[in-house]
Amino acid sequence: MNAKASFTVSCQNCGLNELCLPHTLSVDEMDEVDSIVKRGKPLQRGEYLFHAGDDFSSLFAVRSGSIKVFSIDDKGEEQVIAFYLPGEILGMDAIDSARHISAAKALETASVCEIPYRDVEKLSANIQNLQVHMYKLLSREIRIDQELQMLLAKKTSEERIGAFLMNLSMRYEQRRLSATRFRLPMARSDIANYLGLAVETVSRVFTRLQTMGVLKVEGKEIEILDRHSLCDIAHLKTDA
Amino acid sequence: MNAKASFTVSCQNCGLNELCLPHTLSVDEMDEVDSIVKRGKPLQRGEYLFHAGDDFSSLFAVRSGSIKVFSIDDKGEEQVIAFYLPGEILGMDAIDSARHISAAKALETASVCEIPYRDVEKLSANIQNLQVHMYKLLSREIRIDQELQMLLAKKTSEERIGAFLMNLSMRYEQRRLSATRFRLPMARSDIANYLGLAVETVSRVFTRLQTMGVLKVEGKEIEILDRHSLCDIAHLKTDA
DNA sequence: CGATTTGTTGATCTTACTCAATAATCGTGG
DNA sequence: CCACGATTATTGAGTAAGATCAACAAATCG
Repeated sequence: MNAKASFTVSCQNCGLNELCLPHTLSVDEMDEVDSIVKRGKPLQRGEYLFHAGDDFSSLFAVRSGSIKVFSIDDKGEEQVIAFYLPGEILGMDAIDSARHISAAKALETASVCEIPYRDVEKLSANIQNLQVHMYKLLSREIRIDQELQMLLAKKTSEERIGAFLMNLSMRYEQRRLSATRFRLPMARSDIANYLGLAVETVSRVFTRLQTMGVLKVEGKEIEILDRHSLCDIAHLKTDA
Repeated sequence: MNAKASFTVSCQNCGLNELCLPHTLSVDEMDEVDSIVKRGKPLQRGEYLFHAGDDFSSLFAVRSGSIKVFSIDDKGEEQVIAFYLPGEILGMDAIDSARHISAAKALETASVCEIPYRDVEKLSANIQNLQVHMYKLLSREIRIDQELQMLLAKKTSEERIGAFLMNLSMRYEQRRLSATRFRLPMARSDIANYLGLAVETVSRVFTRLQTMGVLKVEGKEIEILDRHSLCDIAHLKTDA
């Protein structure tokens, strides 16, 4: 019971369920991990968590709100790399070079916990399960990036949007939020940029999916009316 | 001197310079790492290192030759995820799920070392520097994947091919091989698949780059005649 | 050396981009 | 709270980059 309580506290305070999966750490270990996490001040919409070129010193766990990670290409164009939702961890791409190549910006009011990386290194050297978990976290990020690669290399605009919405849906569901009704925290232009499409194409596909009765779109509010069809459109193995 | 000698041995025997960067591990630690690495039997062209769905148990270091990693999509289409050259490590995407989602196949006769993952976990818990290095390795893979994402999301066919060739060139250079003359170990169809293009487009861009005098293409033999122009075409910040 | 696979080139077609105009939404200050 | 300007989203028309289809050439392999 004590263990359960501690886990719940971790979860609710800083989205650490991602960093500390249930049952892998003891209560004491969990407390140790908790102790290195700094409660972050809330970010306002548009505020930066870090900029490209900044020294890397911490990972960040999103507690609430959402964060856009992007870099700027040679022509000064923004390149959206990822969106992070509550419970997710960002910054892992900067470990190798010890420098952020991309920037992170709040898409809406957001609260973020800072996890000093030196402490993660130190602690994970002592807590075997934390090390194992860190390897998995990093590995998962690789797999997610590879899936996006495949999306960008081969899929049509409809498949991209379908897969994107299903992906958001599943991530919200994991966080015990509605899988069928949610608010898109990002602008159409961010979605387009992320999926390698033009804004107009995103708009058109939304309209088309709505006409097909698969989706209800009201600005940023999304309702998935036909999860099964959306999966088909996205050509996902996974199904509702 | 002893240290140097040991490092050299590690390097030459199994491409472990990737796993064990110089100066981060002591001679003894290096020996320990060496001891867990299994010399692999050589693979023939077309042979599999692992299949999609296989249990994950090891990382692999390419000693010689080259390996193609790919998965099969819903329609049975191959999706090339990455090419691995001598000195590079593959398999890291499978740590999280403990199962390979993609397959790895030799593009030519190749020699590969097997690094049992359980041993990596155990050893890196004791050798802090190895843990630090593993984090970096995983983080680097994330960054590489993100760069490919950006390529696929925004770049033209010419930029993709240019960046692809420059990328190979730099990787060969790192391995002290010629940066300007090399043999493409993969088929045009693999390049096309990897870059999200049609085979015909790859062919045409090669021809065009040759006409421009940037490249000399003779089947799989490539000579970069004008590194600077190729960088420009690829829109890379990095330059010859 | 012939068969099969792999690569090149040409002609046509399609998807998604660009440009342009309009509509809706958001944020701010009166 | 409403009005205004600014940003963001939608829709339409025309265009272009790259895909597809098809034929042929070259390399590879048994």
